[in-house]
Amino acid sequence: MQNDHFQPHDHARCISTAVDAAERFCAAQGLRLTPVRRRTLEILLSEHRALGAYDILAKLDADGFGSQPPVAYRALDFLTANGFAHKVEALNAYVACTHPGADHAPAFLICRSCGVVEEAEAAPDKGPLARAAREAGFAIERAVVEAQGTCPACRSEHP
Amino acid sequence: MQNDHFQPHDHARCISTAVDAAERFCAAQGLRLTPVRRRTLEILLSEHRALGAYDILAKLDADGFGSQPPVAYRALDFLTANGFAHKVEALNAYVACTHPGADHAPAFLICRSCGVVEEAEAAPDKGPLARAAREAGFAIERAVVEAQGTCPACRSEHP
DNA sequence: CACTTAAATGATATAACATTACATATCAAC
DNA sequence: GTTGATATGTAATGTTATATCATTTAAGTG
Repeated sequence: MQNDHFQPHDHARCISTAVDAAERFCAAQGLRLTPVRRRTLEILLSEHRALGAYDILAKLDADGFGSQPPVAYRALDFLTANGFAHKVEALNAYVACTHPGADHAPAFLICRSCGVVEEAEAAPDKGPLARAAREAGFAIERAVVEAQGTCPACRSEHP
Repeated sequence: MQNDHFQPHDHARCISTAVDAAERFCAAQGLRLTPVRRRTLEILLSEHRALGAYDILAKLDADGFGSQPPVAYRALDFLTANGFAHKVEALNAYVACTHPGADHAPAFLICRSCGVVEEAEAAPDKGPLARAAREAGFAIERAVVEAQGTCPACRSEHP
């Protein structure tokens, strides 16, 4: 794992790194990181927890952007399509990607206690699922891999 | 994999096997497989595809059971709590379990083309995710593992 | 610069998924 | 048969997500 956001860390650096990476990627690809999109990314980056689309919408509204659902969903679509954020299916919520840019297969460790979502690499060609898929002749295009449990910080608090 | 529901198979046997297993398990555990619950299981078993709660509700209503959402959600809660069915998070929909009874960690292969959902074993202690969790000191309690792609039958039809 | 076109945003409405709360009915145990 | 626990019926509401159409903004072209 590149990082461990269950532990205290320099979070300002998480934000600036991710925003910088998104900016560079968009510049290189001719994508437009517009104000709503950029702000949505910053909102997601403000915590390592998954936020619901309507939580994000409320913040965007407070910041003077539109107040209707498509405002948030469009920004999230852009961010997820380009790998700057991911949807956590088990929570119907969204997290910023902390190593964006490249096309990658995310897996998540979701702490039930503090809500922190840590991103790991899914390695879609390895593991038991990949083996089952090969046996069945099934071609995997996308994998949702989300583990729920408790992080070390929460377990040491409530032992 | 115990089975391969992407291919033609004796589906009546799938149904009777699963219903029988549920009946035996409930008898052994003192659980009540009431008419709504049993019918909900049969509805789920009627296809190897994931059904939305409201699809199920419509069928229950047509069969003379209640017509309000809690009717379906309560039956689904019972079935999922006891391992007779699972929720597919990526689809917000439900599938019958084809090898119910024991507490197990399901993984799914979901065909985007025909909608068939095949259940495999997630093997939560193996694979890259388990390794990442161990490194981070994260204790996995539940894992959502859902691969989306195309099944062999669909690929041979649309090559 | 003016025009064109594509992309993005604003706004309304509605669809799809899920839960709370409370009343009634059923079942098993005593 | 009364009691208590479990299950069901029903109304209302909450939460998540999309379709549609009008308007605005940005980028490219003559």
